[in-house]
Amino acid sequence: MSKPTVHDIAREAGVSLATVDRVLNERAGVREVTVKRVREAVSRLGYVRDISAANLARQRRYRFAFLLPDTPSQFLKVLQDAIDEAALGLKLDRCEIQVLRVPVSDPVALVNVFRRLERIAVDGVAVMGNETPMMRDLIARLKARRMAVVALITDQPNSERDHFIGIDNMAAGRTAAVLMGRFAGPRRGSVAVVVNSMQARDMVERRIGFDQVLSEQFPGLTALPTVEGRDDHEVTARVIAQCLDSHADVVGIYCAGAGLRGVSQVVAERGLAGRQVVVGHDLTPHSRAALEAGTIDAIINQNAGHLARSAARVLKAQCDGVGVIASQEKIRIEIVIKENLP
Amino acid sequence: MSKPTVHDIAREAGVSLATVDRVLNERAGVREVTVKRVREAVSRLGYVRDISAANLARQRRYRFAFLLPDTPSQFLKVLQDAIDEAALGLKLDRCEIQVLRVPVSDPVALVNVFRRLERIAVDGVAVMGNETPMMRDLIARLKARRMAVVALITDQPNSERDHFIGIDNMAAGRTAAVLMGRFAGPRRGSVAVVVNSMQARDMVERRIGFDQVLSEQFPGLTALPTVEGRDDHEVTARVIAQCLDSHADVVGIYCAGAGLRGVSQVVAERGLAGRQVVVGHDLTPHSRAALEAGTIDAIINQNAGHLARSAARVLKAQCDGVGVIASQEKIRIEIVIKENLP
DNA sequence: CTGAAAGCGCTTACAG
DNA sequence: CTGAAAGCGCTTACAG
Repeated sequence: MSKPTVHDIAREAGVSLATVDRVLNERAGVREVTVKRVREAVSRLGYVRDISAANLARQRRYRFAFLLPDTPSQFLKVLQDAIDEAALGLKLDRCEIQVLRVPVSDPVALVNVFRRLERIAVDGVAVMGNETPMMRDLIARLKARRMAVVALITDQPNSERDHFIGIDNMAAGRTAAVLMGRFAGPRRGSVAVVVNSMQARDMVERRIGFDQVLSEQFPGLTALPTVEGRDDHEVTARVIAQCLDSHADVVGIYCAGAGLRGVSQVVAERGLAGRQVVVGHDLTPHSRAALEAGTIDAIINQNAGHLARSAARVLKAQCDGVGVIASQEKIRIEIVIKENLP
Repeated sequence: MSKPTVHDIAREAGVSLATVDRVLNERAGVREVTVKRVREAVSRLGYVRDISAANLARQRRYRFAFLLPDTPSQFLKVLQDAIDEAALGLKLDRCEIQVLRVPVSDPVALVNVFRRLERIAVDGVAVMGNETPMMRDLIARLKARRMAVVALITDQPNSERDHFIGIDNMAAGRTAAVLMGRFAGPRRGSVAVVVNSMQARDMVERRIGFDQVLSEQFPGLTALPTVEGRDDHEVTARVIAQCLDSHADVVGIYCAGAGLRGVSQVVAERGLAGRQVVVGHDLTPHSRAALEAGTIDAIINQNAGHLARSAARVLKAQCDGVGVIASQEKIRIEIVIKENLP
């Protein structure tokens, strides 16, 4: 016999469809004995519920919001595009996704966003932003309203978020260091390290991983004190230029945050392509061009399309109360060089 | 007004549901004028059909078969597991997937497989195997029966397959060469190259890409003539050992096919870890362990889970006559080192 | 606490 | 060539 349906369960348990439905959806107001009879019928027949039929019947729509920082960055643009593209495909699965660019470090703005999400009755939220008390508070409010919440790219480990969608940044830093060390070959000297801000947990983690591997495996290389590019390619260009001016023995640059464009600009201007090893993060139109031009040697990337789809899938699974395929939701630390550019 | 349904179209066009359905599904037997009226209503209201409701109504099930070679290889095991895992998740989407391990180079076996696929009324087939006349013939038969067909991992470019799910092997070879050259640092010498068989197109392509980059970018390194490991780690170990014995200046080994386990075994036995640069393909339990042990330096991988899910999604899209998200179906050339192991 | 009936958006025989 | 009615597998008011 083929897949059992609610009708089969009803017959087998000697109850009506409505009662089967109540038990399946764990609604109150059913006698213990009845619940048990239905449960037994379910397991005896090996019933599994057809979620798309259920969604059709209840006209279920999933409304998700993605909260991204309103800072200008090419990667955020890439990510936003990826979310929009994923949203198109997910429409068929009754998911409506909207992206909100918000000033994530402004408490007032965050409260307004929360009000808005509440008003439009969102089912799930993916939040990206630094770990701050405001953010933790926002997540707590969302969870209090029973929304599904995932942290995107930057984890919010001490919050009530249901999942984290992103990479292990320590491992990413370690990976960057191996590429730096091996690509540098026999050269000895120092390595410049630029991040957005040492306030951000991911930057700190990348730096720690990077330092670990450099000191363990490449004793000929010394990482210089971190300089901060403040998410801005002009600032990044300036601090990196200063760094190169004050250290004659720099053989490589690790750009752990945004602003990679500033780095490649300095490298190009000074004719350092192929002489400095440059390792950065995040594939964007700029970093792709820089890889092709040879001003950057390798990019550590997290696939924007994968991030977007994974966040949506996990939010949906959370809403449905079902599990996910762990391996599919694991965001990979991609290594991209000119030759394997997608 | 919210999403229009078939009812809205029927009312707007002044016809019945059945007629709307006929037009939407392009069935014959509707007057040209009627077709036009319905089409106009569709575009006027911006109707898009709810595929899951349609599938529910027609009790549509998708039956897919994956044909994998019956040769023993760890990567095939990994792939088979990935397919089984994907199948579990796709059950919810009414997809039933079965994997058939077949002697793909045996014409008689292939004909039998075809008969079987025909008998169980499969909707789509993913085939993996060398490009042979038999294979091309099999694909032609499948297409003649209106099945969707994708080539998996190894393309069948001169066949009628609908899509190719796999990587650009030339680019993969180029990527391997960059890793080889950069990891070798200042060392000069020769590089051993082992493949399954030079009859296989992917092996030839990888070798070409590898040679291109080596001669363009790393003049200090010379690739030795290809040796064949015949998909067997013992044979691979033997031919690599011979290669090392007869060439004193080998600084690296590129294993473009299966049998990487044989390479890492020789490297381990001879205490060459860290002295020879070893680059191979495909992440398996063995190659993972070898990366961790340091007997292999880098793996070029194609994600098995991604291959499996992508093949299924593309087959389904083909059956439904809809498009796919190109970026999601592009199989990436992954670079895996110890530090970014998933 | 439980059930009969209608409905979600689409498709399918069957009749005409 | 076209339509009325029943049905896919589930859920939801409404009655009792």
